[in-house]
Amino acid sequence: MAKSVANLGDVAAAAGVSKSTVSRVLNNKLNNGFSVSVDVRQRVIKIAEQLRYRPNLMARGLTNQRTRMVSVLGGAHALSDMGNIYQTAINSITNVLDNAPGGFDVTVDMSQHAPGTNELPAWKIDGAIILAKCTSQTIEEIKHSGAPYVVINGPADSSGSSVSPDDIGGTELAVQHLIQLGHTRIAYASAPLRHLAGHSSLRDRHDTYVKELNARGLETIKGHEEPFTSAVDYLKSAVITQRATSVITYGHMSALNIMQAAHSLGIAIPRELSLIAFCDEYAASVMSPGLTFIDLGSREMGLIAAEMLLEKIENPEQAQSRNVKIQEKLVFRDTTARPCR
Amino acid sequence: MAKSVANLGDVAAAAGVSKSTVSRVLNNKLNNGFSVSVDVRQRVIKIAEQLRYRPNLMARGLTNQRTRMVSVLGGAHALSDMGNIYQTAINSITNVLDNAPGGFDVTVDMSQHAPGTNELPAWKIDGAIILAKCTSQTIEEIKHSGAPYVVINGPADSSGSSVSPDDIGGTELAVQHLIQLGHTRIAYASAPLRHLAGHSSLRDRHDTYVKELNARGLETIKGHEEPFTSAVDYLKSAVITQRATSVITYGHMSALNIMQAAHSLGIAIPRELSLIAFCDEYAASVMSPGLTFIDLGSREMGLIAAEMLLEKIENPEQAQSRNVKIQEKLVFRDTTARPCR
DNA sequence: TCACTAGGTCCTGTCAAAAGG
DNA sequence: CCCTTTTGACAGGACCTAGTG
Repeated sequence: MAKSVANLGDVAAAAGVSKSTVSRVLNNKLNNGFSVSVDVRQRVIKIAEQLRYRPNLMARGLTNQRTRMVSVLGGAHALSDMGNIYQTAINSITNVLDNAPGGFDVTVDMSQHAPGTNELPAWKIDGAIILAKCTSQTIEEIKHSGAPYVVINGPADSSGSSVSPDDIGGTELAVQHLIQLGHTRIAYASAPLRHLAGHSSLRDRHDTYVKELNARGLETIKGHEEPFTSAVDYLKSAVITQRATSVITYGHMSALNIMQAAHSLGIAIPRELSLIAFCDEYAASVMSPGLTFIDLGSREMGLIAAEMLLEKIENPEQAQSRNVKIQEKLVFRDTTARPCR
Repeated sequence: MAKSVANLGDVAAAAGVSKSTVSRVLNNKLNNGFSVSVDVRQRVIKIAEQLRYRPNLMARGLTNQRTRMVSVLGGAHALSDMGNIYQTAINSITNVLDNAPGGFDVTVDMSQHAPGTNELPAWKIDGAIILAKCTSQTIEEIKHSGAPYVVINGPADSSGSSVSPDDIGGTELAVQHLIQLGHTRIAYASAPLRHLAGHSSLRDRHDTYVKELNARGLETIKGHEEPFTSAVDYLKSAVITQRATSVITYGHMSALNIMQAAHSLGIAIPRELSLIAFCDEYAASVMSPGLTFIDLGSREMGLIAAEMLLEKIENPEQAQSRNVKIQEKLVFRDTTARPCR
C-alpha cells in the first residue's frame, strides 16, 4: 500500500526502451560516442516527468561513489552564540555550492556530540567544512574517508585548508583608530563565552592589544587579562577608576553588555567612552547606535572556503592545501569619537 | 592511491567467515533463529574495529529503504534572526533523535532555495521537521516520498503534525501581568522582520492585544497596527505623546531596540516604562537587565516535535497526525514594575 | 537445534557489444 | 566495414531468505 516511487525500470518500460537508454538520456551522458534520436529523448523525458521519476540516490551513490553532499561540522557550538559570524559564512557557503555545476547539498550537522565520539554523519560525504574546530578524532575520520575539508576560523593540519580572519591585523587597526582619534587610555574587555575556550582569537586579540600599547609606550588598563563577569564592575574599574576613554571588546555580545552597563552608570557613548568590537556586518546592523567595529569578513570567509573545497572536490590530485588569512576591516560608525578630556 | 575503506567483504575475509555472519553480528540480528559462537562474535567485532569498518549507508539504504536521516527544513530563514527560538528547538530535536534507539542523523538544510524549487535534499529521508514554513511544493514532495513530517511554529495540513506556541494565551498573560501591576496604558510594538511576513504570530499577538484591551474597556495605543521603523520615534509617540506606561513587543530584538531607544530618550526601565517581549529563555538570558518575557517554550516544542516524528517513523500506520499547542509562560524579571504615575 | 553460508535483492551507471541501416 | 542507436550484463555493498552440514 505504500506509495512505490517510480524507478529507472518503470520509466524504461513505459517508454519502451532499455534502462541504459533512460539513464543516458536523463544524465545527458554524451561521452562514449553515445547519441539518441530526438524522438526517444523527448519521449523518455516526458515519461520521466509524468511518473515523477527521481533517481534513487543511494543506488547512484553506490556506483559512482559521490554523493554531492557537503557537510558543515561544528554547527551546534558555532551557532549557539547569538547571531555570530558563522551564520553569514554558512549563507555564502551554500550560495557557492548550490550554484556550482552539478550542485551540492549543504547540510549542517547540529548534533551535540559527546566528546570522543565521531562528528561525521554516517553518510559518505564529498567534502566537509569545519566551523572553528572539531575533535581530532573527527579530523582523523575525515582524512580516512578521503574527503577534502576546509576549516573556517580555526587551525587545519597539513591535509586540510583553512580560512581565518587576521585578528592580529584587526586589533592593530582598532588600536590605530583609537590613537588617531586621540585616545591614550585604551582598555580591552575579553569575552566570557564558554565555547571559545582555547580559540586563537582570544589570544591574538588580547596579545596584540598588549603589544601595540607597549610598542607606543601606552599603559594597558587592568582587567584585560581575563573575561569580565559583570560589565558594570568592569566599567567601574576600567573607566571610572582607571580613567580609560575607550574600550576594545571581543565581540558584539560583550559590546552590547558594555553599552547597557554604560547607560546605567551614566557614561555617554561615544562622548565619554569610545567602544569598538569585533563582529560582522550583520551583527552590527541590528545594533543601535551604530557600532564601530572590526569587520571579520565572514561572508568572504565562507566564499573562499567553499571555493577551495570545490576545487579540491573537482581536482583531488591537483589542488593543494592552503591557509588563507582574511584581512579585517575597520568600519567607523557612531560608538567611537575623540575623547573629551 | 585513494584510501579504500574497508567493506563487509574485507572484514569477512579477515575474520575467516562469510559476509552474512559479519552483517548479523554487527547488526545484532538474532531474529530468524540466528546465533553465533562467542568466539566468532568477538573476533568479528575486533576485526571490524581494527579495519575501521563503517557500513556503507548507501548500500544499506538500498535494501531496507531507511536512511536514519532526518532533515530540518527552513533553516536558512529560521536562523537568520539573531538568536531566535529555532536554535533552541533544533538543539532539543537533535537530543531526542540522537538518543533514539538506533539513532538518527539530524541535518539542517541551509540552502536558500529559489521560490518554486524543491527544498528537499536529494536524499531519501526518514522524516522531516519544518521550521515555521516551507513552500507548498516541498510539502507535496514530502508527502509523495511518504516520509512523515512535523511543522514547528507553523501550520500543517491533514497529513502532517504541528507544534506551535499558544500566542493568544501568551498575549493574554502579558496583558494580565501588566494590568495586575496597575498599568492601564499598554502599548504594542510589532516586529519589522521581513521573513516573518504572514506568520500567524504577528496576527495572533496583535489581535489578542486589541481584543484584551477592548474587553477591559482600555484604550489601545496608536502605533500597534504596523511595525515601527525607528524605536525612538515609536517611543516618542507611544510613551511621551500618548503616555503609555508599558509596552508589549514582538520579540527580543525589538525589545533590545526599545531598551536602547528608552536609554537615549532618558526613559527609565522599568520605573517609567515596563517592557515585556516574546522570546525564549536563552535569548532573555543574554540580555541585561533581565527582561520580563513570555517564554515561547522552544525547548519543549523541539522535544515534542521530535517525539511525534519518531512515533510516526517507527509506527507509520498507527501514529496519527496531531496539532499541539504549547502553553506560553510568563517570566517576571526586571523590566516590568508598577507604573509610577 | 546449532552455527554458519550461498546467492538473490535493492537501483543505477557503465561498458562492451550488438542491432539496424 | 562503416556509423548511429540501443542493449544486456554486471558492479557496487549490505541485508535477508532459504538452505547446508
